[in-house]
Amino acid sequence: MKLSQRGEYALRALLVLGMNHGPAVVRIRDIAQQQNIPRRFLEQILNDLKAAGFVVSKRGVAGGYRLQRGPEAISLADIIRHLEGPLAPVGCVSVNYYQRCSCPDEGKCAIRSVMQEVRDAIVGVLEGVSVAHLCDRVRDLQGPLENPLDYVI
Amino acid sequence: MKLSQRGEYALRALLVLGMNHGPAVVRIRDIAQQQNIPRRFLEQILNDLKAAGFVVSKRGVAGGYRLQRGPEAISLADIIRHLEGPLAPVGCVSVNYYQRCSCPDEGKCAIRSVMQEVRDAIVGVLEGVSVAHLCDRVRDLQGPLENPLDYVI
DNA sequence: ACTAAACTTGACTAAATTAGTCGGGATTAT
DNA sequence: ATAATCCCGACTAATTTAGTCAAGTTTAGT
Repeated sequence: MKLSQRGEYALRALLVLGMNHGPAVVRIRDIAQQQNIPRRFLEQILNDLKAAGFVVSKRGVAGGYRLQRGPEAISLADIIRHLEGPLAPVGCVSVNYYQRCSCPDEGKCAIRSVMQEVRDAIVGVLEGVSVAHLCDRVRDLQGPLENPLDYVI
Repeated sequence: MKLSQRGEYALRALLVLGMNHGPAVVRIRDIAQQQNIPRRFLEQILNDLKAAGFVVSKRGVAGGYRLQRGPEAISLADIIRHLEGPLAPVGCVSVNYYQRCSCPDEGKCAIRSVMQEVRDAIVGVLEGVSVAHLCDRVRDLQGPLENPLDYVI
């Protein structure tokens, strides 16, 4: 699993939405500025996240985005799977995107058995972390702040 | 970490060489046939592995390749790092190929701290498995054979 | 010495992916 | 109305991936 720029931007954007979770929406422009993401590119990404059901949008003047589900209900595994495809390093050990490989006998493939372990290790971490957990980490890493709006991701 | 076709072929080739480790060399053609790898492509890959010091070659009629170091001295982490670059999912948590990312403050980045854990999980598996271990797994997975030359990877 | 079987080297290509950009349309608060 | 905002599809340039190919060099065997 390698995270593309696009994928990293998406995680950062979702984290911003997680930190500002509530009835109000956040503008693309604000997310882009705060996180140093090209605005047009972020539009594209958020659109994708919307189609996938991670966020909902509000159009018009006071428009913007917010999380569809609560931040505790979105795992990093879900997000990355949608953005980057399989978490597994090779298709033949992927549960959600399985693809047969060219080795003579998959059941007896030693490489596959190692990759299986790698996959499990990756999934183990990523399934266990939700956007809410990420928000907690942000707060832990930041420590006490004078101005609670002045946070960094 | 995503394994490319090239990377997978390289692992399979090294595993063949591991299974046949000894003073004799193995021909490209034999590896290609046994593992179902395009011969010309495999030439290129083995050449790369030779330049990187994983294998040595013998030219001429009875030529071929063998491992340079013993199979227990080559970890999958070494191989994959050489072929695919960083094992880490993002450059900013890579030990061997560190690259700064665009987030405002790396030290306080929650995403980074998760990716750190993912990296450690991947490296933990891959550093612990050598080509010799792979060979052991092949033997375990195969079980007892009538013909000890008739193995599959 | 010749020859055929091997590795060697460097260039070449076609397809896919990545990281964006761009223009203009649709919606809505004021 | 109008200005702010999201929406949508097309476009591009650079990079990576998966190979292919031709012409060399080396060496065992006769």
